[in-house]
Amino acid sequence: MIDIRIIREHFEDYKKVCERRGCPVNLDTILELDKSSRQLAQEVDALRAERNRLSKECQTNPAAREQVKSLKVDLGTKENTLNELQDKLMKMLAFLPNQLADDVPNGLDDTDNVELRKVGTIPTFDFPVRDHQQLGELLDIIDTQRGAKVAQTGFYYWKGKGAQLAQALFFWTQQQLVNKGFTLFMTPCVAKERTLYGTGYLPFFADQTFNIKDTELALIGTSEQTLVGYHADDVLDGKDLPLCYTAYTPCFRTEAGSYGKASKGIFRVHQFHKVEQIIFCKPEDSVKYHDFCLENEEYLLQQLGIPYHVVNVCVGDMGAPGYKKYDIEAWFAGFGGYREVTSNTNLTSFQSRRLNIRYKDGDTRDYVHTISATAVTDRVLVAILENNQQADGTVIVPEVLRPLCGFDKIEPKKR
RNA sequence: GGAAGAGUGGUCGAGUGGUCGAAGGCGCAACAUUGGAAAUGUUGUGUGUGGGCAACUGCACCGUGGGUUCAAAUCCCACCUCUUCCGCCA
Repeated sequence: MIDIRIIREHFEDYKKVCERRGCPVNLDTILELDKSSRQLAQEVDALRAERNRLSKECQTNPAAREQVKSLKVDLGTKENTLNELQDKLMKMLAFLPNQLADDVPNGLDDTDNVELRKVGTIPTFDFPVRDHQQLGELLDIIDTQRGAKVAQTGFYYWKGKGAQLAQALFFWTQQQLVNKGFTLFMTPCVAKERTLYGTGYLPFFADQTFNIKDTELALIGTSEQTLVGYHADDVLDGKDLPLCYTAYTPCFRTEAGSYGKASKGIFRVHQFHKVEQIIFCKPEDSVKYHDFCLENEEYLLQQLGIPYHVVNVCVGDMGAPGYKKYDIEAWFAGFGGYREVTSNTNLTSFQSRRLNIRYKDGDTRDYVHTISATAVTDRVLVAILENNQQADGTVIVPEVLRPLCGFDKIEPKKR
């Protein structure tokens, strides 16, 4: 949620932001609506003051009752109109995007993202490389067929050593983050509408949500929803900030309309698994902690030996709630290119306003800023499979995971 | 799932129709006292939103949403949450 004062006081600047984002919103209408609703609010307040005054008078002068009764008719209609105006205004505000950091690149889609740096050595092979789908079958560790049979296309199984490796990866990642000061959570895997709305997934990504029939609940698209929602309506103590939270959960997305080569295998699925980083901090610190989350992402990939590059996400590839976003794209040998494995967004006060998350520090009282960043997902495991493959299909396990999964390679299934 | 009870400010807790945005205690802050501190004393101490340079002041808020009434923390209805007891259960 954008602060209405930004539209009142920095109208032209904000209008440019909407234009850069390609957001078709009518700010003039919003400004007028704001003006008329504030004017009406004053009238309503004045009538209420009169009502309150007359009501007290009733104790000594019963005749005043009739005056209040007639006054209330006018007040009632004005109150209704006011509510309608305010509802309408809130609905329009809910669709407005966040402001933008100065250094967000222009552009339409991910091809316009700006590469900041490349890290790691891209592996070379003297044999034809397999993609993760082929490796998954060869090693008998990924089963998309049965995922589709039991659930639906877009769901899959990790199996055997694949599942063991996945658990090792997710556990290892959680431990690394705990070591860096994060508090680990296990969260609900469903959330109510307010939580999704508050985190900005509604109304912006409504078609991505799995709703649960006959309830007001939906499956979470990310633990960001439950971790940020955790502090809805809280006034945090400034001394406790930043709060660094992490959780490992499944993530459910309908992925409406995403098909094609880029979604081959298990790259784009309805259910994936993610360790998340969430930070609540003071507004003046959000740039710093946005970078902190990026450092963590890079550290994890480096420890796992995965080559990657970091991109500064352009305005067209960033969601409306984002102020600034870094993506890390890892190298996928089977795909033969870089593909997104993490995204790290500074949401400034966009979520905290919607969820009413504030902090208090001395005389300062303000909305916190939130940072939402991936730590690792299944895709990281996919990168490991594709990058660490040998000629016969054997996959070498990254050293840091070996103590946890208990093996150093996964070999093809014996026939 | 069944039964009973409860949700009031940072916290505890009083308050069953008006003088209640709300007693009192604790906590917190400032000042006094002290060499310094404790103890003590005095004063102050909710949030949001609007008006005003300001002093100040209008409105709203006692779990949430409706309703009754000239007037609701207080009465009525629904919902949510918590506690206790019973049942079931990973």
